[in-house]
Amino acid sequence: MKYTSIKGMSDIMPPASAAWRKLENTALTVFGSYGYKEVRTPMLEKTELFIRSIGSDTAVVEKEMYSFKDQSDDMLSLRPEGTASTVRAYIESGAYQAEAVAKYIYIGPMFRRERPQKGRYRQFHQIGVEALGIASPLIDAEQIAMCDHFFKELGLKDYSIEINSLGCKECRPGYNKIFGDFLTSKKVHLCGDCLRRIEKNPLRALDCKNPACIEAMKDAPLIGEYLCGDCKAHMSEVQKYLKELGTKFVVNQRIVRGLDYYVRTAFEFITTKLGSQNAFGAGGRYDGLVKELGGPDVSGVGFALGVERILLLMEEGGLQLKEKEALVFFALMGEPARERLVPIIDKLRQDGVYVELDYDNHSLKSQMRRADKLFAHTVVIIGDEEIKKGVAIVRNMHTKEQEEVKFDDLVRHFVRVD
RNA sequence: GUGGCUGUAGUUCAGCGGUAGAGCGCCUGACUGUGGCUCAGGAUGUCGCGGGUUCGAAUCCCGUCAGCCACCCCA
Repeated sequence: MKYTSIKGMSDIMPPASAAWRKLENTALTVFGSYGYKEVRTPMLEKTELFIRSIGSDTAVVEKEMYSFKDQSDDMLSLRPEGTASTVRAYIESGAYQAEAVAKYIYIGPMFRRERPQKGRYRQFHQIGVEALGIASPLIDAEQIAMCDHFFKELGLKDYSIEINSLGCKECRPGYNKIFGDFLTSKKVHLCGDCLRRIEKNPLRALDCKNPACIEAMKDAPLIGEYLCGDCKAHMSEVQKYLKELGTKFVVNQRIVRGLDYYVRTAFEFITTKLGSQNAFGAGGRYDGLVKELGGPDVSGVGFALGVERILLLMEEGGLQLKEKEALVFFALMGEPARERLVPIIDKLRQDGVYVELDYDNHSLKSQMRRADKLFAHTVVIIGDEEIKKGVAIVRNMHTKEQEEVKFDDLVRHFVRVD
């Protein structure tokens, strides 16, 4: 094939697209009842925005972004995640002046140049929310519970919720130092990746899969004991609210973040059913990011869900998102029938009835077969005889009952008028 | 970015040196204007692409592209 979609980017064709739409609508509805309003930001931003928010040393910024210089010499990047753009838009619009609290939801494609794999693509899609201007740990807990409700609504079962506190700029540096020293002391036992991590992102060593490293990490100092008073209090409040909300979770002190802006609460929705991609939703608190990007000093909490991963999980669990659309099929035989019925069909469609018809004068048998394949609940049959009599045969596909309906009554037959 | 596996009809796959096959799907038909079942016929492939070895390649070799899996990273 000469023209194909590019590596790691796929087309979403029917009937899959219907499941996507359904999933998006469900998210909009569920999150909408918690007050999240949709924002749509451009997919292209100045590269600088991502460097500033995500962090210059992160893998995403270092080697996964699609960046290029445009004709005016600006460095631009396709967004690798949604928070930076959303926060930028929040600041740029001055929304914080109108209201102290802003809750946003976004849905759309993100781009990361990684090696594609199951549940991991170069263009992938996220549904994310951001709550700006709320300091209380209640919002952290509420978002986790909200997400849990969403997944339950979709019928997902086999997952767990893990939470952790990453500390803040008061206590994290201290812990990093202690942990760094610990790593250095274990150097001889660590794998090559972890040795590199000592420089780049030491905490990553915590969830290394190398057996030797796992062994060496057994008695690693965990952040819990090194949190400052405020972070400790925040963490226990989050847990308290989660219990109030009836959301089951486990504390996993080995949760780490690939993006620099996270502080305190970090949480992940984990499954074992996606191969090595075990998280299908993740988020946390990012107080300080808004200020960092030039806005007011307000807190932020948000998460992002991987649409492809959720869909994969639903497939795995045999869960359906397709809704069968009820349609009326018009089986037309001969040109006179088409001429007479085309205006009526159009009227029905204008009234919102889903109508399909035969365009190419196929045999009645083949038209019936198609009607069946399309799950038509009713077939309207019109040939020369019916044209002569001025009536249509209306066949109920479930009961096989047929009745004659005058052309003039057809629209009324299908359209409910209140 | 690293390593491994794969690439044949719409689809799932068989064939593994002598110029292609099955199931499902699709189309047509079964007293000529009525679906889902059954039966009988039928269409469809530059065997991912490019090069090489060979009298001859879907089958062997190299490259390339794509997919999958793991690492890395992450939603």
